[in-house]
Amino acid sequence: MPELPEVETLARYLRRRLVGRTIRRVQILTPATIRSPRPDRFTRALRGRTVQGIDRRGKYVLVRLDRGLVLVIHLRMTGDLVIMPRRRLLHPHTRVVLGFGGSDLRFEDQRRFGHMDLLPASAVPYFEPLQRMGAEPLDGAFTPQRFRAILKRRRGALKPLLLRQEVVAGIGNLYSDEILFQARLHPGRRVESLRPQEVRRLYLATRRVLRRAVRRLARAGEPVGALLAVREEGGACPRCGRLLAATRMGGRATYFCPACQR
DNA sequence: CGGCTCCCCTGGCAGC
DNA sequence: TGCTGCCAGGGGAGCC
Ligand SMILES: [Zn+2]
Repeated sequence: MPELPEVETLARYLRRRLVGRTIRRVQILTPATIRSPRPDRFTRALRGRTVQGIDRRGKYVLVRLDRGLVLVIHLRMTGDLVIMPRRRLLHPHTRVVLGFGGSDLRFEDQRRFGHMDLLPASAVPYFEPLQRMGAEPLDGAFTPQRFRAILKRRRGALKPLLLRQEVVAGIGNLYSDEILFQARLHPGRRVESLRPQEVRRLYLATRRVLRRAVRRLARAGEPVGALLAVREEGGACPRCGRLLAATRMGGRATYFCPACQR
C-alpha cells in the first residue's frame, strides 16, 4: 500500500515503459473508478493519446499526455498500476485498462478506493487535492528553513501532522512511524514544544527515511526501515531492545519505542 | 485550526 | 467448517 516511496518507484517504472507510447484501447470495468469526466468521454478523450511523461505529486501519479491532457491517478490503499501482455487474463480487481498495442497498463484495485481524473493540463494546478498539497520532502526546495517555517504554523501531535498531505506530501501511516522512530520523537509529542535541535532531527529523518526507501525499493522491491521490520504487536525496539508500544493515533495503528522516542 | 468518528469497499484472519 | 467481528499502509465529510 503505497506511500511516497512506492509511488515514486512506480512512477519511474511507468516512465521507462510508457513514455512515447500511444493509447489504442480503453476499457473501463468499474465506472466508479473514473471520477471525471464521464466514462464515455473519458474513453473517447484517451484513445489515440501519446504519453509524454509521468510525474508524481505526493501519492498521486500524473500521466502527461499530448493534446494538453493529464491523467491524475490516486492508488489509495490497494490500487496498483501494472503493465502486462494484453493476452494475459484480467485479474478480478482490474478496474481500468489502457491498451498500448501488445501490452496493457492495468489499474487494479481490490477495495475500489483508488480513482482517476482526466484533466486539461491547465486545470491540474487548480485540482483541489493537488492545489492543497504541501511540500515535496525529497525536493531541493525542501530545506531545513522551509521545514521550520511549515512547522511554525502548526499545532498538535507530530504523527497526525506528518500524515497531513497539505503539510508534507506523501507520508503515510507506515513511514510516519519510521520517521518518528529515526528522529527519536514520540508520535504524540506536540510540534510547538520541539526544540530547534529536534526540528532538525525530524527534518533529517524525513529526508533520510524516504530517500532510503526509494533507493531500496528501486533495487530490491522491498520496503526498508529499522522500525518497519519489527512494526507489529510484541516487536522489539531496534535501538534499545525494549518492547514497542502499540497504540492508535487519529484512528491509525501506531508503533513506537517509549524509551527512545520522547 | 486540531482531532475525532464515520464512511467509501473488499478480503484476510483470529476467535468462537 | 462456518460465522462474526476486527483490521488494513488513504483521505474526505461532518462534528465538537
Ligand atoms: Zn528503544
